[in-house]
Amino acid sequence: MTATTHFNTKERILGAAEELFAQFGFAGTSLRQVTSRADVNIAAVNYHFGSKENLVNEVFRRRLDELSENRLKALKAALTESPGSLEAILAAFIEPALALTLDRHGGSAFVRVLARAYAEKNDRLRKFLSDNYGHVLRDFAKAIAACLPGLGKEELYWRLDFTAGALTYAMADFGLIKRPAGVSEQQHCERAARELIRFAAAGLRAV
Amino acid sequence: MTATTHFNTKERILGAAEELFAQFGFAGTSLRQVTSRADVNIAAVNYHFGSKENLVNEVFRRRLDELSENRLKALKAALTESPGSLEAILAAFIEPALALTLDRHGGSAFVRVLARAYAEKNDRLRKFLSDNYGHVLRDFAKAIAACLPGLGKEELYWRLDFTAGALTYAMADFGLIKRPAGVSEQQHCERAARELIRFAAAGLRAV
DNA sequence: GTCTATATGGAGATAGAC
DNA sequence: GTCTATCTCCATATAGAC
Repeated sequence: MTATTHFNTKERILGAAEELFAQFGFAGTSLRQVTSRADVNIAAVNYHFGSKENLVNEVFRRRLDELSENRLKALKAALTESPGSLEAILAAFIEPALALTLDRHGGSAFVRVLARAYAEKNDRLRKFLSDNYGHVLRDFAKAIAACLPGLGKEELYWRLDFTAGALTYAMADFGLIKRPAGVSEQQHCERAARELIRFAAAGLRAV
Repeated sequence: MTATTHFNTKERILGAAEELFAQFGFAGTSLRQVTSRADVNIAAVNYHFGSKENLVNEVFRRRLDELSENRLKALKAALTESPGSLEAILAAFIEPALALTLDRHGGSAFVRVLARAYAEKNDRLRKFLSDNYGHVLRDFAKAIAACLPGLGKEELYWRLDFTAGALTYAMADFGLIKRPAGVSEQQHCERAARELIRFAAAGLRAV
């Protein structure tokens, strides 16, 4: 990232789109809202991205390339430093997303965009995400399975799904309504991550 | 419900809207799509519902009035028949939604619409749901809290939130991708409910 | 690369005949 | 209650000057 990245037309469009997608959804956001918030001309979106669908994909790509890499690095570290620890694996998944939320460059909206994507049944978007980032989820699933040798394949499958739901929606709400007065954003998120890890680990281990 | 209910213009609009909202979201569905699928005239929506926003609200009201009543009845039964059982409380919440999914009158789409609502940050919709159905969630929260006397207030709060995320998203996917061949819809849903209850109960009880 | 201007279509909503 | 016809506005996308 160069020092001027956030002043590029392209980056400004991506940032504005991310915030609006988080708030209004993909269909609920018009390119006019995006270009107006980014303070660029309406024609700039089609010049730089070709179509609205491609803009959506690029909003994901900008963050997910890095997030996926960070998650896989953290997973690798967890598997060598804390072998057999379910909590360490869950932390490797959650903490990079947390870092994004606390990032000064507007990453907090992106976590909510991810939650939106989870609710979307749009096949094209799902295929884009699955093709490009599905391997990350598969690596985590394998690592978690290895921690729970007694668990049947079907049960594991269900529980991973529940865990994904809890993680996605909890993370999406990290920066939102629930922070009590006198608690900093950072403290609040760290608390949420800790609680989430305990909850999911217990659920995955349920007898 | 009369025998002709499903052939009324109003009911046909509500049914079509429910299915389309589940698939494309609220903003992603046009009233033209709705009236086309319901096979009624485009002007009928405004005649019967006044506006798109009000149509959305009525789609919720049609199912939530009955679902809420069933959930509260089941909660009352659980508290008297199985006092102190966390699993019974969770079942009282989940099983009426499950019955909707298995219902022959198209209730399965509605569970996905509920999941959409959870992702929406639309304040007007949230206020409508909170004003009309918030008391149901509060009653369940109280009953769950009573089962977990050792748990701090904040921790309880977090865990209820995670539980809601897992429930909502798991239920939304009940009828979708994951059913293996040779397993009936009903068996699949019952299995999901059982697993979900175990997962959530363990997470809520986590040490 | 960025602008103005515009093409083309679809959105929600309503008026008024039947 | 239901229809046709239409209003008004806004959507995505593009053409072509600068």
